[in-house]
Amino acid sequence: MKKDISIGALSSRAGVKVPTIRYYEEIGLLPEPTRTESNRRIYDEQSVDRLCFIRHARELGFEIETIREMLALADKPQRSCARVDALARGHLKVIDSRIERLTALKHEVEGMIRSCSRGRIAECRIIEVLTHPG
Amino acid sequence: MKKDISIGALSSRAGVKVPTIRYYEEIGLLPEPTRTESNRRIYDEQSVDRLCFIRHARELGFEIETIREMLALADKPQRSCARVDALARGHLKVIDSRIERLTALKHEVEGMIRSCSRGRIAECRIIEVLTHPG
DNA sequence: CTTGCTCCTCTAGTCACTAGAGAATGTAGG
DNA sequence: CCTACATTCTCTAGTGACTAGAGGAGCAAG
Repeated sequence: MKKDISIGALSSRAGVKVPTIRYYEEIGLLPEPTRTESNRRIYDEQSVDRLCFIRHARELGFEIETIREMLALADKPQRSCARVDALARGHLKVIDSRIERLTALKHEVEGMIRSCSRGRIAECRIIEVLTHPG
Repeated sequence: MKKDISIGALSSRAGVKVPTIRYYEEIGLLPEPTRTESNRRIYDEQSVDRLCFIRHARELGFEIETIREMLALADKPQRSCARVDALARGHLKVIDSRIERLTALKHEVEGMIRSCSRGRIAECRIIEVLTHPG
């Protein structure tokens, strides 16, 4: 017998707020769970996994529609790996470019702090750095 | 004599859509530009730079309020060095944590791609990797 | 002059949540 | 068993940062 999980328990175990879970259900990202006699949602271990997956994918910056696609592919994984691979590769490019530009900005702010500690801000180049990066 | 730039030209040069430019003006991120006799907005080269900066900062995930502060910080570099230093250090922390998180995410995605070497469908572990990463 | 592009303002819609009201149901202490 | 409080329910509305569309006016080219 598998134990029932309330929406609150699911929330804390997956690290996703209760209203967000209901929102995911509303948009069809999570299936409608069975309910108790008194109309409360009951989940199982699989729901925790699915929701954890969604949370991590969101943290990675994947959009809901992409996650929806990945979940669909995961449900029948024949021939789906290449597609997921492509999705991930596309996102990796975005992440790399962000890291690059952030690092440039970091150096510039560090430079500002250094000149500030010497009692003068000769020239603020923050805007320049971000205006025409790379 | 500096040449006038229409909102459409500014849009394509900065890579920011026309309604977004008007939105930025509305929330005070861009100053209200002068207008032609027929009420059309006219910008200059400096507007292009400022807007480019905003676009890149947004792409890096900075919130509008943070960008507003950074612009202010860049505008008055001469006085109150201590305050500028504090602001800069604060921003540096944010930038550092952002780089850190992005780098972690990058490794996760790279791990996903490695686990998902094409042609070996049985070995696709992307969903698993994202469900319980680390 | 007329066709079509750009611009104006305004309202409303989008995404991915987030917050709050008000009611019912579940749980723990006394 | 009663009471107090927590959790859940549905519903509506708000957020940030845009985005799209209506309806109208100006401008430039053929």
